[in-house]
Amino acid sequence: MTLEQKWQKYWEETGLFKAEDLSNTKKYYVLMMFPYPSGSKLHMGHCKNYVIGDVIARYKKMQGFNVMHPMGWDAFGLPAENAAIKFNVHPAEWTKNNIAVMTQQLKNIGICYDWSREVTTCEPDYYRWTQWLFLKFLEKGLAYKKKKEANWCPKCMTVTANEEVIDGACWRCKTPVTKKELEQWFFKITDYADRLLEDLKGLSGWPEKVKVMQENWIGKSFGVEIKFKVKETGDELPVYTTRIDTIFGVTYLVIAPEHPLVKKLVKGTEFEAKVNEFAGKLKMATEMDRTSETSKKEGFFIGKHAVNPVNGEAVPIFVANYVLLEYGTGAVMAVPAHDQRDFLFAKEYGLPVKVVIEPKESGLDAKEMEEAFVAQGAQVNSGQFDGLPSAKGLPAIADWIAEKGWGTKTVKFKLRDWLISRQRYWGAPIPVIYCDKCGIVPVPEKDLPVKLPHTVNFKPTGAASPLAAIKEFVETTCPKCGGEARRETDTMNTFICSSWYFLRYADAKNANEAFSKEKANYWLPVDQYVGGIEHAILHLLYSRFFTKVLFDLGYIAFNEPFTNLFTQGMVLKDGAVMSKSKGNVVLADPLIEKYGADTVRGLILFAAPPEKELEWSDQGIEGIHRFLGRVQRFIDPRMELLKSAPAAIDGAKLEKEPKNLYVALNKTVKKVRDDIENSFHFNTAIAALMEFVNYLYSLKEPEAGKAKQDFDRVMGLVMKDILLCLAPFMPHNAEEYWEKAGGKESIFLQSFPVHDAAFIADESAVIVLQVNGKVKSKITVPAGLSDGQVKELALKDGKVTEALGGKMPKNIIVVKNKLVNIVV
RNA sequence: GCGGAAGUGGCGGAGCUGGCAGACGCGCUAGAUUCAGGUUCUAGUUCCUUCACGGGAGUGGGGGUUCAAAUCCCCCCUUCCGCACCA
Repeated sequence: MTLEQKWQKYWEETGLFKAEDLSNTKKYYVLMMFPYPSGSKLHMGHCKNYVIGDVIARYKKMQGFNVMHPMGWDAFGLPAENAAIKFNVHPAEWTKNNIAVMTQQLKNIGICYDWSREVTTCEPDYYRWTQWLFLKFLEKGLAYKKKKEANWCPKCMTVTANEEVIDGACWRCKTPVTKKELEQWFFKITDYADRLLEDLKGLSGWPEKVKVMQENWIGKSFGVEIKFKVKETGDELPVYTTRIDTIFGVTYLVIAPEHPLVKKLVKGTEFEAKVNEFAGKLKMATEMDRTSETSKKEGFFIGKHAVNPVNGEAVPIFVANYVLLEYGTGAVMAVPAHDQRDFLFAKEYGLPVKVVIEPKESGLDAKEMEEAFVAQGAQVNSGQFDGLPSAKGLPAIADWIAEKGWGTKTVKFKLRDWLISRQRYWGAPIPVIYCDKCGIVPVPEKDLPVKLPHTVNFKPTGAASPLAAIKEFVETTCPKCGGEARRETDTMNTFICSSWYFLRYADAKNANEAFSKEKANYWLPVDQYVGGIEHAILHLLYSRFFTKVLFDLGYIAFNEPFTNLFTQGMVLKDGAVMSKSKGNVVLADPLIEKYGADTVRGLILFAAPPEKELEWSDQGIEGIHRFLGRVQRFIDPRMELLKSAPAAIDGAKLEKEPKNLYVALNKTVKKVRDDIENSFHFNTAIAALMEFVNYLYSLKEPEAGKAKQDFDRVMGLVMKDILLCLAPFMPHNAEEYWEKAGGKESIFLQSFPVHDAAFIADESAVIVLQVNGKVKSKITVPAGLSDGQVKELALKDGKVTEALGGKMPKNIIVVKNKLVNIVV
């Protein structure tokens, strides 16, 4: 058994890292985003994530916190199904094997999880509660079913949520998504749009970047919804605008081709066929083609006009590809003079441009414009509002329109409801039943979980979930009337499973409820969450949404799940994120075998600050390995000193050399603590320890007398503190030395060292002497000398007088304990 | 286009509220140890120049503030990330 296995076994057997529920000790909940058990062997990208969390957990443990550091598996999802189809194993089997492999790997690198809280989202004892949560959402009107054109990934053969579409492609498989109209379940996340946005302000422990991304995604805008009337038919046609100050500049209207009113307006006219063809074409186009700014604006007149309520003007109505049905009212007022998109469209189709805002300094000639004027300016051609600055015109016109009853001030969000149905097998079944008599009937709570049948035929068919083909699953009785009924056959989006797992850890084995309120309120919110930036919107937004809903329902007493968020930089290899599919992974096992887990951990931590992307190279690994060797070779011959290390030392009573050593120790301890606490900059913390060890090697020990005695005592403390400082980073070696030195219990039950604040300053200071800002000399003086004294010494310095060459100083600047600059 | 972050030796990276640029590590050079390789140890290692002492330049580029700028201000360049027809 290796040294590492010995301690890994020890940690497991003694339950050292088991978190204690409802303890009086102050809790600290540190959490990594749980992984998908893909079965790939642990590579450096994974390692980095888990090691960061492990260092934090161990450090907090040594500070006496009741630390919870759990691990689990985001185990539902497509890759299991795809792999299963490919290798002809059941997804459950495949997933289970992968979990076993990954668990062992995490243990190999020495991560200190409380495995008793392990959760696996594909197990019935977990997804039972995922289904229960769905029912709660349904009860509260936060889950609803609707027929809608949804994003469809042709490769995954399922619909996806807006959040899962990145650059018009499926976030998982990168296939461009298309549209498909289906009956789908949605969660009403839009009800929480305002709170999700507002509460971002309180998340001071989150990176600004993530907050900005969520803010953009939620996309709140203030504007006016104003009703135009179709001249020929009298139909109302509301449009939404954030630039009501440009209302007098409207020269045409644009409607999304799929807009229901369009059908009515063109029915039986020469335009009907053309509109249908156009709408059909757009439906086939990918999201990317449709929404890219660079794609050409296309559209045409549909033979009807709209009347602008503010001036009674009738303007032509167009359909065009650049207007989206889903946003606002699906129709816009076009102001080519002041909106670039409208401008391009107007130029393309020869539509009039009417200026209603002019720049302050100069006029604006519609005929000469080459682009829209979108900045603020002064109102012109705007009736009674002429002459107002547009910043004042906007609210004034909005009020006027509201007063007249032509429209209302409105707030809109880009955020849409969360589409949660998936037409795939490997997910939590949506717990509802369809009855011809009673309609949609929720599965009663007592009947949960709705178990996923163990089929072997889970190939997607495209139209419906594989579950639809399983008669025994589909056919059931209505819980209300007892008549024949059918089960819902779609499964839930896996992001639902991961939107509450952090709560389950607080009470992972609870068979009666999702979690006890008491335990959840004890452990949460998570004190430190660590994960990749790729979830800035998806998982992190959904989890915040769930937390707010559960807060509203009274199940928890907090409404944000993660107090502090740390987004670690990814590990790259050859410029790309390390991943199995790209074939650029560097596996942990061979490196662990060759150098040991502590060295691999050390390298990951030392190579770069953790938030930074790390281009992998194992160049530096020798350095860490050597460092561990140097520590060992320093401690081994001095083991007796370590064994008799004092608990504390009175610095005031020390002789000179031991005192210097004591000061150096305190400085190092302070640096290590500061680096860990302020910024998780483990790289500089380790560097400080290396520097200190180098310094120890360079020391000349006093030969005899009190100085020698003092020195030995300080050295004992030095070695003890080095081990304690090293423990979170290189836990196996730290434990081993600790034991050798007579430690009766784990080093992680010791307190992390605290520096003696009275002895962090050197007794002497090296003063840099500059002449005209150039370094000329250095002198060592007792610390705390007055400016005058230092000045005097500086002027006496040989190299300084030489540089001065007899010239009189014009000005002398003294920076205490640091520098003197003589200006001539 | 908008928003954000960044740009420092051959490499990864340090530089706190302006105060010795290059901590720490890799790599490299020389020497010691060793039969040898490895290990370990010692010294050196930003660039140019000089036998050397020394001198000069230097933190993406250009300006500025200051006794003093990687750090503050202005302009520009590059890279990465996010948003992007949202009316």
